[in-house]
Amino acid sequence: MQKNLVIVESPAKAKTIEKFLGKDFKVMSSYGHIRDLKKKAFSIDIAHDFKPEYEIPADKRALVGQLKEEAAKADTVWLASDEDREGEAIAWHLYEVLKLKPEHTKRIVFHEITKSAILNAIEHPRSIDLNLVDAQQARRVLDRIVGFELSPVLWRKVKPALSAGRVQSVAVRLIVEREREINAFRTEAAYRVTALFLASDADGKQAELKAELPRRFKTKAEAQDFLEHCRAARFRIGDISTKPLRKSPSAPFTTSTLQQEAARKLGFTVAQTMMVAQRLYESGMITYMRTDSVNLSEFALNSSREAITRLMGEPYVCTRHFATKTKGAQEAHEAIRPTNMDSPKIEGTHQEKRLYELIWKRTIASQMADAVLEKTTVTIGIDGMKDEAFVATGEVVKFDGFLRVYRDSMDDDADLRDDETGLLPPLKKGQELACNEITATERFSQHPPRYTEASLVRKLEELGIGRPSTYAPTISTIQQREYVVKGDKPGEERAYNVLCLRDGKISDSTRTETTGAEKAKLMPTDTGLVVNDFLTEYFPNILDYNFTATVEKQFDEIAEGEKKWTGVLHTFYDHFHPSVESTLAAKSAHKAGERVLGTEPKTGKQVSVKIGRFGPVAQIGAAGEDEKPRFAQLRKDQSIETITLEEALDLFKLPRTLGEQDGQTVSVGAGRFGPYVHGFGIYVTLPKEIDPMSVTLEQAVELLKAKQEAEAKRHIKRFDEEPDLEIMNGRYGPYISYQGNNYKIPAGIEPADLSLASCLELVKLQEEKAAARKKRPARAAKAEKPAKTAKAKK
DNA sequence: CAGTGAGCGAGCTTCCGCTTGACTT
Repeated sequence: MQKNLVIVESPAKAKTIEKFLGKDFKVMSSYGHIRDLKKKAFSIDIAHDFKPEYEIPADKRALVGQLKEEAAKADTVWLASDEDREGEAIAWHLYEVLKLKPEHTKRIVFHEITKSAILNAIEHPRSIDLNLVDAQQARRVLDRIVGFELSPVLWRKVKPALSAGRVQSVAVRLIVEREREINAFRTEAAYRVTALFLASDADGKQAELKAELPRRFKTKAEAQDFLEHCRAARFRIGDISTKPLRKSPSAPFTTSTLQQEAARKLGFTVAQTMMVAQRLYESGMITYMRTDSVNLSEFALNSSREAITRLMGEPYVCTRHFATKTKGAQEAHEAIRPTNMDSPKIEGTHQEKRLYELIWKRTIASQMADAVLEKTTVTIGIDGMKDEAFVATGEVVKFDGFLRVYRDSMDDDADLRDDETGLLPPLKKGQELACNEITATERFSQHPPRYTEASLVRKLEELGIGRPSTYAPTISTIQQREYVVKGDKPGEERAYNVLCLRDGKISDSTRTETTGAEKAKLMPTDTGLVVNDFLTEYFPNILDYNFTATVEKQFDEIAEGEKKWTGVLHTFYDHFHPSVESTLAAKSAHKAGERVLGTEPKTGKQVSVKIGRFGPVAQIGAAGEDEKPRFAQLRKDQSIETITLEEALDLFKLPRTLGEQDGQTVSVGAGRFGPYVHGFGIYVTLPKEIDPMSVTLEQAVELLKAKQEAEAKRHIKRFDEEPDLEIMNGRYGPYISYQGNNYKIPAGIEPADLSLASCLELVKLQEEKAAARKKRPARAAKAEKPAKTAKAKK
């Protein structure tokens, strides 16, 4: 007979808690929500005060059955879901679905998973907060209304299977607007002046001193004039000032900051970070990884203090409490931290180790003393120029403090900085300096950076849009819908001018640099642009960056009992729904985003571009005319915003027949993967340097024959006894193909000489290796590689 | 990593937030 049943959200948490509570308590997990609006149906009865129609999803039925069974056996059921809006709703759904009795049900919450916190929670039970539950229902129902009313509008007006929502549509808007900002950006050039001086120290040794002119010159003439003046000038130390400078550590990790730092320091994608963190959480290494709180438990503070004292000494300790600044934070959990502060390192995969170390360092650093630096600023006067002076700065670390373990990484979008300065040589006021060289370099202003996954998460969090559990899924959704692609932008070559004064002569040279290259950045597709423009025009309220913040305020009022949730929804719906109706009713002549480019000279038919059933497409003629319109897909590098009439007409020149060879037709076309030639029953992608418009029959035949030959060589050997196995020749050399998988052949083995037995041996070997890598290598890693752990430190 | 290649007149598609599997890659 079970006395007590405790239900929490996460099974890992359940396991830990069960240990604290003894045998009178059984702890189970709800695995998040157990009930939701129906997946496929609207499920909201607007006419009856937005009554939601809930159902238990199929994959939760077995679990709910078990929970029911155990709840029936228990004297008391303790609903211990998280202390936030969603957690309260989970408790309420459990109460309803399990048909619990008020006198046998208690609602408890705890913020840290320690024995004392849990026992304390048991001592202070409360009842379910129905206002908070209503706030969640309002949130849920509003999101469903927005998503399920807006998406069908897009199906009608743009393209099927698209989607819109309170969070995803704003995420796309951010990326679209940034791209337009970049398109509108005009670079400006200015001359930056740096100088290299020589100062003699007490021993007569010469030391270099780098200095910069604070202002930049707008024109070359000004820069030249300045250098001309410097040619005859003498330089003297003006002011020397020394200022102390303190740096404080950042707060411990939340989901969003962990995603940002793991992207910058470890090169992880947002999804990757969450996957690795989940594994660390499940194996008990770190606390919960979906959190917006920067709070650390008393236990964590104490054990951090002990660890710092032991590893670095008392002076490095500084216990700090951090407060959450982000809008709408719900703080149901702690910050993300190691469960055991005594372990700077753990066993695990390479990725797990690296992420864990990052978390350990950030947590420890947050409890360490400020770094104390000393910044020296020296001005260097120029004879005969009152208004101009060079400035040299030097920074010396007096006490490293938290910098000993953790340095915040530079923002990827921060300008490249080369002001890395160390100690300045000893200098005296009035001291004259020899000038080695002065350089005026033409520099260009940079367009704002495109978003990375991580910087988009930061922006969304700043706007209070989305939650820790949805950042990664949102980013994947907007890419799946093809509103956004993640990709690289190659840099552009740019010439710049350098003037250099040296040995009394001014040289003038031109150099080139590659600039503006970006990696793994988010860029809008044509579909993204069209959908965004459409939504911002017809539903500006939903697409407003403040929409979420505004409705969140109302959800808070519901939670406080100041407003009824149905009232809030009425106000919203009465405004929103008519705009959906009128947008649908508006019989516009063409689809959203359609652009007419002109007419085809031959026929006089209209040429236009739009988002078609399969993406951006050019069209000649209009539907409803006698002749059916002709279509041609746009190339990857073209956009319906910028394509010209000529470029669009060019698209219709493919596919085109090149001629006949050996009685077979050879043609050139444009496919999903770029231009190709087709003949003899095979396809070959055209190499970049061959233009599909001017490719000749001879070139095409040559390519096709080469491919045929390679195809013939592809099969090296097969065995009658085992038809599934084959030795093949791929573009990376020979390999074994076996039951749909491929295995490499070690160097030095002649593939044609392999026997079936030795092939199967190779397959088995590589399968085992792969299996070992998959499992958590608790025992697999025998000898640690020593070279890898050494840190690169100055 | 191991090779792809069209269609543009009905089918169905979709939201945000909680939580992990059970499948192959």
